[in-house]
Amino acid sequence: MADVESQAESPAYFDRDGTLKPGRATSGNVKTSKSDGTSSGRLLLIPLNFLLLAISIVAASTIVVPLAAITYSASYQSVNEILIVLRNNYAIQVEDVVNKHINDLQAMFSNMNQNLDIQNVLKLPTVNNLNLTEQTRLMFAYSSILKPHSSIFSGGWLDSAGKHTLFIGNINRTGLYCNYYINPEATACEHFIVTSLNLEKQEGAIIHQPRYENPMRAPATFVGGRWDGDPMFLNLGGPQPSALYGIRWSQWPGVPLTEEGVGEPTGAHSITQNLMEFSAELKHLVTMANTVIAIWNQNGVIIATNGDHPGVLYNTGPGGSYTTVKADENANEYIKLGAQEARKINGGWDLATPLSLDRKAADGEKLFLELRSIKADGASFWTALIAIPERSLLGTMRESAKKVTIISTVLAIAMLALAAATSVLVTRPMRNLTQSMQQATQMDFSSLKDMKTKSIIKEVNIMQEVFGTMLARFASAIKDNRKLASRRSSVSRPGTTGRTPHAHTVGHINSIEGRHVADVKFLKSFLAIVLHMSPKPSLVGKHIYIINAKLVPETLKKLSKAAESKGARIVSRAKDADVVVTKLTSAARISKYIDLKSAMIPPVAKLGWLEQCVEKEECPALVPPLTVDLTPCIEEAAKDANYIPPATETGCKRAYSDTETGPIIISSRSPSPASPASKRQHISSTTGPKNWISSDSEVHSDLHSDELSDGASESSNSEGSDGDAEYERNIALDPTYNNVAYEVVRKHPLDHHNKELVEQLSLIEKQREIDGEARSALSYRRAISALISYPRKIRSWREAKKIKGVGDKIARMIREYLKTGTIQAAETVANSSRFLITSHFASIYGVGPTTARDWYGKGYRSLEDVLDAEGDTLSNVVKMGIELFPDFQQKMTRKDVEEIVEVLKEVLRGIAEGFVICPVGGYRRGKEINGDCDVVITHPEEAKTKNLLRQLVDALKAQGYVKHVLWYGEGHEKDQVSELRLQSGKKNSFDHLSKAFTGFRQPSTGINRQVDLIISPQSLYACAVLGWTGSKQFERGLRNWCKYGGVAAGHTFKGGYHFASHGLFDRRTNKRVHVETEEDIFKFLKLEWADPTLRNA
DNA sequence: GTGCAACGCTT
DNA sequence: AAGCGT
DNA sequence: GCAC
Ligand SMILES: Cc1cn([C@H]2C[C@H](O)[C@@H](COP(=O)(O)OP(=O)(O)OP(=O)(O)O)O2)c(=O)[nH]c1=O
Ligand SMILES: [Mg+2]
Repeated sequence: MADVESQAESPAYFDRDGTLKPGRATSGNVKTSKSDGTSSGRLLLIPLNFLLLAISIVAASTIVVPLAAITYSASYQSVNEILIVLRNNYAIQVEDVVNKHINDLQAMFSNMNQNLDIQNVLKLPTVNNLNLTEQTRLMFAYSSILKPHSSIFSGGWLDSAGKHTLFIGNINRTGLYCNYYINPEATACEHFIVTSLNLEKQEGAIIHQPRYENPMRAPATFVGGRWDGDPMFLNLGGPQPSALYGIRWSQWPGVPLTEEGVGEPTGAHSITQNLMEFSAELKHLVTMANTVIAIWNQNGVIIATNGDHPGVLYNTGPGGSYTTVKADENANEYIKLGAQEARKINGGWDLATPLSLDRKAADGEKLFLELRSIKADGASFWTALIAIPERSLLGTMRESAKKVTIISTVLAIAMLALAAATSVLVTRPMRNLTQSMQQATQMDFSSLKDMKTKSIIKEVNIMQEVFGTMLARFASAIKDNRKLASRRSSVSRPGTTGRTPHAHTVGHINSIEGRHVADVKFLKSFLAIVLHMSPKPSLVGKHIYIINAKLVPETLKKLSKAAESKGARIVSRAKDADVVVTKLTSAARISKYIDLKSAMIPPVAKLGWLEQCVEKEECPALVPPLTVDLTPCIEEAAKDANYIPPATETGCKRAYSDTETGPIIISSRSPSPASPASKRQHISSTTGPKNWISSDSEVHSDLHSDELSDGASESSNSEGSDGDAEYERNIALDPTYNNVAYEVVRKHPLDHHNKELVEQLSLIEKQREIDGEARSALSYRRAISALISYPRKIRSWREAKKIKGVGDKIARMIREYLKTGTIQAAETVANSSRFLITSHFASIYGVGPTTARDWYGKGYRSLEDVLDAEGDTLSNVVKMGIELFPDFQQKMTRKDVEEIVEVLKEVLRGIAEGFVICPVGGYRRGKEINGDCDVVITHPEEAKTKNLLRQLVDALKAQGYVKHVLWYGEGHEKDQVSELRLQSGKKNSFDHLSKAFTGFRQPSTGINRQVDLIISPQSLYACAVLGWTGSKQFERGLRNWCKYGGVAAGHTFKGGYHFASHGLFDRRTNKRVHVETEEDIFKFLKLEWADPTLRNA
């Protein structure tokens, strides 16, 4: 047999065309198999199938059945002992938990129970549109009832469907609050601040808005509070559950000011919270399935349970009521049974001794009940019940016994089936074979054609094969040497066809509410492919250029050696390298070692990348955080090469052109004379980067070298003492610099004089942002913007400190930068893996600082980690963000943006004629490298823009450009109701812009680009364009200017206005200021025209 | 001591 | 209510 | 973190 088998493994007995190869099948083999088959069958008369059946039966009875029996009985033997231990163990666990909470909670209940008559509060009227006096009066009415109850923690006006409703419990951001700044000694509220739906303070209401994002700032007399939104609620007691900060005092007349810890919940809220914690702990005790745990007090009122059965429910929302559940009345059936039995035995709620009972519940289930009494400090006591259904305890054993029985039966049957199958598959073909042989001995070869059906049992198959061959050879020898046609042997199996690599792309998309969301499994394989396409995973053959800056020669040598030992080649010029490796973190500094204008810029990796390559013999993918992003500098290089002033090509000059040219038309005309400033900028911008500086750049460099030679030579004479160094000198601000805080009155070109410094400070800004330190980030951003607009390189920290926006801390950093070329804090950030990974996470659409930090905190270090662990919990937006991440990561050139704008124009033409499309965002500001494509679209006829967003997005989807819609909002229509709302001073909720953020497939590259579509009615167009041209910091500055005013070019603007992308409003009257062009807005705000290219604050 | 832009969608 | 994105 |  063994011989036959090995022979069979060799390819085939037949040629490809099916002809028999004479002499390949050895006669010896044939003989062996033949004699095996015949002789053994004769001597042993036991049929093979009987033998197999017998084996099966023996196996079943000796192994499977005893195994089942032993398991079954053993499990029952120890039940009693286990049960006793278990019941006690449960009781002890529960007692521990109860003991932990009982005293605190009991104290709270005692305070709470003092005659709170919440029903009276609820009987007070619900009111609409009260004026301030009426509101105040009503609040005082409330106060008289609520006065004694510090436990109710808030109230206010709730906006429900546009109506004002008075409520208790702060669930919305609308209401009243009290200002205690006027008289910190007051024990009653003397001054209310009313914040109603229009978010504005009203007549008589006042002065300060106590808003504390940071509780540490709250003074001892702090009253009122807010979420991180607008100050809109009235607090009476404790802070709100999830806020970081809250109210310390009641503001009701007569309620004494008491000092409470900020952030510590009090009153009803604290009880609710504690009860929830308590219940959660019970829930987390490890118990048998369906075990019910309940705790009730000396009155039989349930305090907590381990399930969803309600305990004492303190509702702090509108209504502020609370409900109780009696253990023996309206509780869960098992609890009720336990409580009733306990009462019966003890004649009351007081439990004399621990109880262990077995009872049958109403549902027929037998229960093991454990009852324990837990004493609180003082007179009160609680009872703990643990009810274990017999089913959960013994049921599992019965279940497994049943399973064992079923499995043994199945096994036995399977064995019988196997015997039967063997009979069919082995014995029958063998019998047939024998028959054929017998025929053959009679020179009857007719059975040859019946041998097409081959056995699937290998050995049998081979026998058939060999026998067939033998018969065939005999037949052919006997007949006229004619070649026999035969089919290919089944020994050579058809090759398995490879799976289509992209098979998974079919059907991975689910459509959810019209959006497309990839499933997690798809995302994983997708990312594996897209993110790890590194062509050379090892160092072998890689050309590496190591920038020597910041590396001591030894380290440099060591690195080079290590890399070379792994097969890399160290090259001496960056342009010969596949990868550049550097310790530098600043793109500006790196760019001095690399020709950014060359067509192929090698990726720049950090040392960590090389170290990993060497260590693991395998290089990690060249993606952040292991790489340095050079885009800012590439942008600059591209700009130097062929700078075209953007405004002449954007086709949206109307937004700032003169007013007398009538309706908006897409046009390629140059800007009208009414905006001379912009024209001047365009011209000068072609002459060089310093275009907007009134005193020419050469003057600066003269100044610069003058002071350098003075200061520097002096300092070097005195052996370079810090005191004489230039960076210590008290240098006056550049006289042409407009040293103001408002970005809107300064000029912020893309090309400026402090790029290296700005780059480093930007790192810190970003780090602050990711760490959730928004205000700190803002300060860095303001300093950065000021430095961008500063008309020459900063030379000393004292000079820098004079700039508004640069304070002590940043000045110190600038000093360090001037002295050493780097800022340690920035270096640390740039090399911190926490920062690199969290910012990597946060670069995904839908993932912000909180989520990024959260993921990092959970130990995830890569997107793969996240998908593995959080795949199922990711929101649809984040899933889309991850799917689009490889595309969105890639920046766009101006050409890319223009290509998309052309497509949009074409699609718009398909909807109607006359649409105006203005590319805004960074593109309009002249950026060479853009993260996305922002466009504002309008039409001279307002009606045409009404349903445009729907039409446009549908058209883009239909034409295959858009698959993912990340954000969709139609805003509101400009209708009568809205006009009324405006008049009545309510929040003006009409004529917002409608917008959609989409993933847009760029035809030429196939890359999905983020395209933000903003649809604006013609009347809002100027504001929309101004609001969407940015930069972000410019927009914030603009809004501040509108709000607070300032002085620009000798003109004073008083402020009191409100700017948003849908309009400019008078803060006092809420009336819209009608503007037709961007220039109108600047003029109205008494600002000089700011060309878009100078808005890169 | 207090403000820091303002808005709206998704979860 | 919080998080996020513009 | 800075300015008013
Ligand atoms: C991010 C952001 C943008 N905007 C406005 C101004 C922005 O220029 C405009 C578009 O936003 P973005 O597209 O985020 O920014 P950008 O176009 O200036 O830069 P890039 O796309 O190259 O990264 O929206 C705000 O008003 N506030 C913001 O927080
Ligand atoms: Mg943009």
